[in-house]
Amino acid sequence: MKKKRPSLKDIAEVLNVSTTTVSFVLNGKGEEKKISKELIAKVEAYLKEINYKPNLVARSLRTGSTRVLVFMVEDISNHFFSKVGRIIEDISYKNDYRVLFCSTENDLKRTQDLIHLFHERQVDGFIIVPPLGIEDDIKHLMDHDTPVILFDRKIPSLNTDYVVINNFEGAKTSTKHLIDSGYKNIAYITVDLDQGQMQDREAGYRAAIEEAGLKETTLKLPFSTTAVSESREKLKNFIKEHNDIDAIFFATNYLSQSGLKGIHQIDPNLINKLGIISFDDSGFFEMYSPTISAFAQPIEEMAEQLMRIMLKKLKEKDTKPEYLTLEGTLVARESSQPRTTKL
Amino acid sequence: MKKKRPSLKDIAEVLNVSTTTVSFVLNGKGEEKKISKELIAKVEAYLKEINYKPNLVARSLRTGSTRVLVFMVEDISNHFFSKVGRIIEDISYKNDYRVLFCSTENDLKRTQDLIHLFHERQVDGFIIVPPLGIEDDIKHLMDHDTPVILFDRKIPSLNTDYVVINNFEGAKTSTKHLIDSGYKNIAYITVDLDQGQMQDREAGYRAAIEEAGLKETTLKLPFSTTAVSESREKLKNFIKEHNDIDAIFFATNYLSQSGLKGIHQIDPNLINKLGIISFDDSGFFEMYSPTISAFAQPIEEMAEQLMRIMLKKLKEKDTKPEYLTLEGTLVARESSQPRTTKL
DNA sequence: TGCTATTGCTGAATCGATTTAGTTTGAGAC
DNA sequence: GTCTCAAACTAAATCGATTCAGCAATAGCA
Repeated sequence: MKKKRPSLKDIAEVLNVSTTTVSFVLNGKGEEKKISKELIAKVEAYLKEINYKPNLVARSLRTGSTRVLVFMVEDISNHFFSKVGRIIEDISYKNDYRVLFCSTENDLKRTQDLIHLFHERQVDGFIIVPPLGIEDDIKHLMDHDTPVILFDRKIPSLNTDYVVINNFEGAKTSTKHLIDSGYKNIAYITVDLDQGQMQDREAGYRAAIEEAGLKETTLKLPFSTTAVSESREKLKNFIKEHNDIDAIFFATNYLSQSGLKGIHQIDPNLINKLGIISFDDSGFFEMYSPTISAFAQPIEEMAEQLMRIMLKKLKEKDTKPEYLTLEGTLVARESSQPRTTKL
Repeated sequence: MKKKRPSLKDIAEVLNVSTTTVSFVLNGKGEEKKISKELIAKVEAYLKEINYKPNLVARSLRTGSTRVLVFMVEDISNHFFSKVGRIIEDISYKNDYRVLFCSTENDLKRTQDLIHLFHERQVDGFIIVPPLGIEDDIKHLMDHDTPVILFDRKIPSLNTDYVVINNFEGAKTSTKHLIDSGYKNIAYITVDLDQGQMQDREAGYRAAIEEAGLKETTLKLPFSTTAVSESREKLKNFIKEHNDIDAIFFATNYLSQSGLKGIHQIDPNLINKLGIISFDDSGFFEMYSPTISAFAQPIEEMAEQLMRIMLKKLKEKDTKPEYLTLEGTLVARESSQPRTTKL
């Protein structure tokens, strides 16, 4: 029952040629290496006949390349990241690379483990949404000439390529949209993380509020993947205490999702009185009742740029790093309809 | 800038010992292999000093094992699968295995590609939610002595280990729950796939309906990840045509999610008049308004059983296959509240 | 005919680990 | 003094591919 996979050597013996010849044919280098057409045909026929699959571990050891890329994000089940991941996978496939996906959960230790795991297994490139404190590990990769592209967040101290969104403008546009719809008392709910993109979003919210001469109200919830319900209690208390707010801008889509649950728990009808907008779109938002407005990142463009840079870096080492900041778009749905139609 | 990773040979030269010695120490076999305490200490100190990381590709080539498992499901962003995946990852980690996740999207070609990709890279074991038509590829893995466990669905023609839920009882319990809540005209919405677990669920629904002497109404939607909205239109038409139905039992959680959107589109208030229950729970369901009842699979138990069997198979080849059918539990939420309180 | 070039192929080194099958040394038994 | 055995270590084979360097045979040309 147990079958040993045939090796190049086995094949060479059967065909009475050298492993070199088989290897050349296998890799389509037959012509180039001056193997006769007849022999090429014979070897190819046999390879097909036994359905030969090379041992990629051996190949990787020799070539130093695995043709595998890693896409490491905060949470791969998040709508935004999974959509980007899907496009990256498609482009990679066309270029003969495979992609492995994993979630860092924004946890430093876990991310370090994953980076080491894959680096030791010689993957060819990394696209990473970096958690705080990961600088040294990324630097380590770069020192070993492994292509790394940061995504969603940048790390100022590293001169790595990155692709991010204009968080400031996105948050400002979103806030203005609520203001334009007639909302006067807009709360901003964010997460207690010192990350640059979060600070930019907050600054965007502030700028819009100030320009309009309104009052700002901010709630920073502790970041935690475990104590979600605890965090939601805080949010509920906040909403109850600030019963004068008429709209909420959530800084991320997972905050919105948890927030919507909290709002529902306070009062199933409350959602219809509040203006809501979320940074980052989600499949959930167009299913919710009412549908939820969001500021969407340009998913396709981000994925394409990431892969363009990655493929460039894989081809030629020592390229100048590219720093890309893209613009997103507002997706207005029911939850941010003009104040007047809501009352 | 470019640093070459040190190899065992480099280390051996620096320390003036053989690579064998370094390898023994590295793998904690120093004592066993009678290396003196002093030398062990010296080697260990140096390994730590240069923060040596072995080349796992080389190790895998030699040992034939990668200490990597693959968890291949229909859609890893689905609540049910991602929860199970998470527990599997934890257990694997404790046993020094890593886990790679991927989504088959129920697509045969894609699944075959993935199986080959990982098999060529010598992963040690597979946990697979098998799409239709994958028998031969699974058989191929088994023939090469690679542990495979089926999950969520079984394939009758193969004597592989599997862990599934009792779909018949689950569907029957769910339907009965709606009946007990006073619903009289319960529609069953499922997907047009010939898979065993879907047939079992349908049979469970039928059994409950028949026992109660009610009328059955079934809609089979075409399975497709691309034409989701088209499928939803069919669903909407179905609901409009059958305006006498007072409850719906969705056969999977993604059908429910799409279905809820359709229901909302027909009439935002319709959801409050219909009894709803879904097979498979979802994080979405307790956030929706109203919260949605579901028949939940025993996530933790499934994950633990899968890993128990996997670790057993990794240890000793040629074990007798285990066939496990587990029971789930009903999670009653707002959407299936008694008919009377709804009217 | 003699010389070089080209065609067509192969032997063996190599990647970086693990592991088998030894070798050397010294202590203790007799 | 010799023999045995354990302790402490190592040389070399091995996994399965890729690839460098080179060989034999034929062709081409003067």
